[in-house]
Amino acid sequence: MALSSRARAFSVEALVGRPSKRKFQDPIQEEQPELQEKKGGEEEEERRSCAAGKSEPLEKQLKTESSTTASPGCGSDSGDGNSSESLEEKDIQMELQGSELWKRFHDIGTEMIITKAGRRMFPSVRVKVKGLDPGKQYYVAIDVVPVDSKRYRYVYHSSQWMVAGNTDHLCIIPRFYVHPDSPCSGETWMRQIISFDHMKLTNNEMDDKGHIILQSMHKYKPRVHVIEQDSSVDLSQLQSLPTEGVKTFSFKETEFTTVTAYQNQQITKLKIERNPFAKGFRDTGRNRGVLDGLLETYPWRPSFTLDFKTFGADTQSGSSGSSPVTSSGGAPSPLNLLSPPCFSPMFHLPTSSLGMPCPEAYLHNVNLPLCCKICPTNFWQQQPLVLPAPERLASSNSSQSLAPLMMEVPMLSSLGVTNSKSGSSEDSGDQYLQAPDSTSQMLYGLQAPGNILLPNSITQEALSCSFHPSYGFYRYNFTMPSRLINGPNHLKVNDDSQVSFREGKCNHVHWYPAINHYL
Amino acid sequence: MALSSRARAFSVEALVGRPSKRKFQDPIQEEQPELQEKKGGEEEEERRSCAAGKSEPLEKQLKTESSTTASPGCGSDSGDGNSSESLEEKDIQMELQGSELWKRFHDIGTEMIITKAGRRMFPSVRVKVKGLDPGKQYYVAIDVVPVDSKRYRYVYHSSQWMVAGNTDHLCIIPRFYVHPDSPCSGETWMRQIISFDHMKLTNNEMDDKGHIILQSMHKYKPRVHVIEQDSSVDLSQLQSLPTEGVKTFSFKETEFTTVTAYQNQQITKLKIERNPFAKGFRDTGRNRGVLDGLLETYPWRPSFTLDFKTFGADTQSGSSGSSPVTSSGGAPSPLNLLSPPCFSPMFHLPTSSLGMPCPEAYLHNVNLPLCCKICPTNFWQQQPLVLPAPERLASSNSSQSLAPLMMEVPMLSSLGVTNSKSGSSEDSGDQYLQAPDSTSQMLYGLQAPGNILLPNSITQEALSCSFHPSYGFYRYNFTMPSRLINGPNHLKVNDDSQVSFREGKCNHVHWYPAINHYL
DNA sequence: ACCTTTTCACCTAGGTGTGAATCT
DNA sequence: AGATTCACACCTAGGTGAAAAGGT
Repeated sequence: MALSSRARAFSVEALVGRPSKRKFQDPIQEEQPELQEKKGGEEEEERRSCAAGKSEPLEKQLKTESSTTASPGCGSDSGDGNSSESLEEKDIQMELQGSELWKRFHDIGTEMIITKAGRRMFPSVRVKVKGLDPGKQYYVAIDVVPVDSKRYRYVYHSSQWMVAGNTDHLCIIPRFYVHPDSPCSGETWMRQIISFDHMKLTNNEMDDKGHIILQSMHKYKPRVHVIEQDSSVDLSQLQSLPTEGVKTFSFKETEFTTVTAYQNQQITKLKIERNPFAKGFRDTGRNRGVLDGLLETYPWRPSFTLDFKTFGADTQSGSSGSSPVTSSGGAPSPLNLLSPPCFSPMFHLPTSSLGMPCPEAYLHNVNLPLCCKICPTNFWQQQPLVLPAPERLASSNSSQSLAPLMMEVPMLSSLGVTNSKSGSSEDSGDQYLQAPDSTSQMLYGLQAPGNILLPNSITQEALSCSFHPSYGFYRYNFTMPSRLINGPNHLKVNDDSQVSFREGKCNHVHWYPAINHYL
Repeated sequence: MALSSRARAFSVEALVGRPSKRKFQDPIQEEQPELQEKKGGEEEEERRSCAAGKSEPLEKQLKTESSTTASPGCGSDSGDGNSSESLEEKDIQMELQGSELWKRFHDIGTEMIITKAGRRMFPSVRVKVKGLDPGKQYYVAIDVVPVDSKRYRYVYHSSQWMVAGNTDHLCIIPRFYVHPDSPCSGETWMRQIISFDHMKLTNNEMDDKGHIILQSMHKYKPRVHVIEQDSSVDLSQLQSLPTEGVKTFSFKETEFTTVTAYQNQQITKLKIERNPFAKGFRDTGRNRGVLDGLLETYPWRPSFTLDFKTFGADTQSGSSGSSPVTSSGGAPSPLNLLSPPCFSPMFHLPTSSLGMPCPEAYLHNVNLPLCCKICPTNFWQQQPLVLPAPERLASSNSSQSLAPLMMEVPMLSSLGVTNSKSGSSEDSGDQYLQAPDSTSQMLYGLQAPGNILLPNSITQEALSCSFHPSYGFYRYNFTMPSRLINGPNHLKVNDDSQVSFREGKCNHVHWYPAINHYL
């Protein structure tokens, strides 16, 4: 394997001489290595029940606990009149898949390359979720939030990441990547591994492809959100517009540092070893270099013959069969995140309303403040950070570029900021945007409609960010047909019974309202 | 190029000696060659205004014509209270893209390979649509319907397709392929080429991947449907549940014969010449065979140097820049389709409710007859043709297989068949399922809700098909990010203004109802 | 005979890290 | 000097028709 010259020049001795942070006695114990040693308190929070909502407002909490009708596996009884149950929530649990691989990276110090064109994550975030209402509709989305406000640099001779100063986080619209299966029933979500393979990270602040925009040399952490979409359950009572909830999960081992080129060659080596797309750089016997044996001798890898299976085979695709649930249980919002200035949310919706200078229909949907409803077009056009250029929108061609369903709509922060109906961004919104600077898992419920995924604590500094950018919800549609539908079907009819079956008729459809790609 | 031995053995002389059905004077005239010569009456219908709805019920027709607020380009004014406009319709027009290429194939006699695993179409169906309400939400879907009830065989010595008897159409659930961008605003639909590249055809009656199931050696024709989804426009009035419409378009030149191996080597050659994935079989100078010059001398190809540009470059991706709109105007339902027994519709929805033995919520949505609402679980379980096996469903793993959003729900024919609330499939539904055997573009409107995409005329014989299978609506999610979102955004904030931005908060979301993947 | 299935070489399309070049 | 970009070789993943094999 050929490591980068830089890495080779600076990191060899450190690599060899660096004492291992941890050692595994056997694969069993390895399953939650960092939980055993590192940052006990914080890890403890992550390890215990990952049910979200335990710090939610009492009202919601009670509803969550009182829900008994929607246990996984009984998905056939969500019928009439259960819109009154739409507020119910259960203890949603999330388990990280491939956590062993994640932990291997984490122990080294995970690095994720970000490029202008967008780079996938490896490993990618894959989770399993439990405790959803099988009959309820949910969105599942992911975002990537800063772990702190520090800029880092990698010190080669010590193979360590050092703080290189405070960061000046860009006033970029943080974006969400909405899982392409969204919205989907709880039953379906729970039945499958929810994978974010196709999400891409970029350092291009001008990115127009919906990738997650990050800054290089910073530490980030992915968060997975499970968002209810109640009204779809009983569409005959849509006028009730029930308040719904969001559960957020994150996993310590998925923390990573963004880079434009790998700094730690151990990371490079592990990526090459595990990422199928980097197979071309693997040692095939012919081009083994002097450093090739380093990873094998590194202590986080047990000396088993079946190591790879333990870690999910060659790829990360294994659903961590050897991993107990506790090893990667997600903790709702356990992160300590400093709020970078202007890290405020923006809401991207599917293409549906893209190109509409003011999709007022959606403004309605999110219950925008009056100022927005009155002058919706201006509202958008005044937000260069949010509004895509019409030309660019026009160039969106799904047939050529496989454009996804995306669109954007002001949500959260825009709503909060302008919620006073004054249109001013300075004199309002604090009640939603400003939260106590605490590490508790408390979730503050917003009784007022129209507030979505209000992220963490955001101060006046954040609010002063012009245009109060909101979270960018992107919806990628990469999924392919699943194995469903259509059991055995060999019935044939004698063609003597021919019937007229002419085209040319167009029938009216009665479309019942449901939930759109509003995430 | 190496043609199949069979084709070589049987078709050479026919290929060379066959008189061209048509000759082009120049590329300009070539743009609608078959419209000039072939089947004048039927083609004429296709060429004239492809506005759908002109034969619709008066009520709907009037509404269509009275709509003036939603002209393409003004997409920002669909706001409050426009649910009353949701019934409005305009003259929707559809234009086939790449029609020149389609016509080249059509002149030869288009063949489409179908395989067990599923095969893409080449050319694929790509359309442009006009006349939509920019602010309205639409689904766009495609299905493939039989042209007749005949089985064909290819006679090599005459290079012709001959009727080989009447067909015994399988009692297979006809399926729809819903464009992955669905639902989407009319403005967005109109701005882009709507492509169905990823749709696949299969001859596997047991297909569980959502592909379009066809029978080999039969003639089919794709149809593109534009389906309104009104209630999304004004979600504050969802209780109104307005009736909505479907516009169906088809293009004569997209007719094709299904094969498991190409019969006519001219087709083979043209496919190789134009399909990028078959580039490996193109003549690179080294392996030119004796037949390689045949296509070049064939008359549908003008002897221009820029021929390929005329036909949309090497691939079919060109949006027929040289093609006038009239050349491929879609005619709503101009086909003469005999109804194969059991060719009745089934409705597949996104994965959302898959695995729910009875997604009663959706039964509600489609306003199923009482018998279904009362015993929904049995309703599904009694339909082996429709209900996917739970095991298969469970194996659906979007992270591994990139499973799409799919689910199924009884719609159209199921509704029609059981619409008498008696549960009997014999004594009802004719008013919806039986249509005059005519080639007119008449669209019959269904005042009763819950009838979607009622296909063509279906007689009692069709209704007698057990389980009254319904159309299979599949939703593939292949799309990628389009170029949108996020204008210049370089605002930075002094990091002195650090604020707490901790994770651990979970905010409540007020989800307003919208439209789901109900197609 | 005729049709279908399977395997294969050869493509497209795009995800890897490399290493040189470039930027700041 | 550190960070970023770019062209590149080398992969994965999957869409082609050819040709042989299999089925009826």
